[in-house]
Amino acid sequence: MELMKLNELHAKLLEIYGPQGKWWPGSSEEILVSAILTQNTNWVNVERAMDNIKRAWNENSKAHPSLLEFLYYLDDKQMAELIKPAGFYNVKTVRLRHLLSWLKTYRFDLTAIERKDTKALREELLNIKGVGKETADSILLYALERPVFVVDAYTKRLLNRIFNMKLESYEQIQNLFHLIYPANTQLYQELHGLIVEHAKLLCRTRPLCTRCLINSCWYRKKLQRE
DNA sequence: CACCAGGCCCTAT
DNA sequence: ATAGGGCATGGT
Repeated sequence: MELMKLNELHAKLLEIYGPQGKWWPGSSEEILVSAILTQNTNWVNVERAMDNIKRAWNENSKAHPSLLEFLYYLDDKQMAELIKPAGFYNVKTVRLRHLLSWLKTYRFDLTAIERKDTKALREELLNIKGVGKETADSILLYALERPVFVVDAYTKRLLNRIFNMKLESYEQIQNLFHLIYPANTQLYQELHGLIVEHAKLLCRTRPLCTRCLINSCWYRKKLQRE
């Protein structure tokens, strides 16, 4: 059994699943919100919540030009009601509020945020209660378009199962990808998206996981046949 | 019916 | 340092 090398991962996934385009949907403002809502939550439920939010905003769009500002001035009860389908709505209401309070210090102006360097922004994001490393990096990568690789549970599983790597810390894994792949926002977005899409399709069942990226994998052959 | 999902925080060792 | 529990909805 010939296993691939980590630096071939992007090319292989691209070959199997194709280009991911804009994998994380929505405007930068929407991505900031959905980054909180998606924590340990099925994306379908996140979309329901985002639809609720956008609908509520459209109905009030004259009062609040910015989606973030609109959310900021909702009370907890209204916010919880909108995001309810995404689950954990009580904690997520609090977390969103912390994120929105931080954004308010920039007057909800993302161009003001974009003037700051990536390292400083990551520190600020991590200081927000409810924003951990993955959420912070997702915001940096997809909303602010910084070349920061996002490490999620799928990435760790993939490293463990395909490459037989011991569980390593978040930063170790991130540094590994930063070393192996050039600092390119589009590349990092797509590679992370590909890993998640791959995991959604295949990594649920354990036996497949160790094989699904191998050249002789039955699933790959099946895809190629179609 | 059980288990999972694009995490994080808090607490107890 | 690190393991475990809680948070909650909807899909499979």
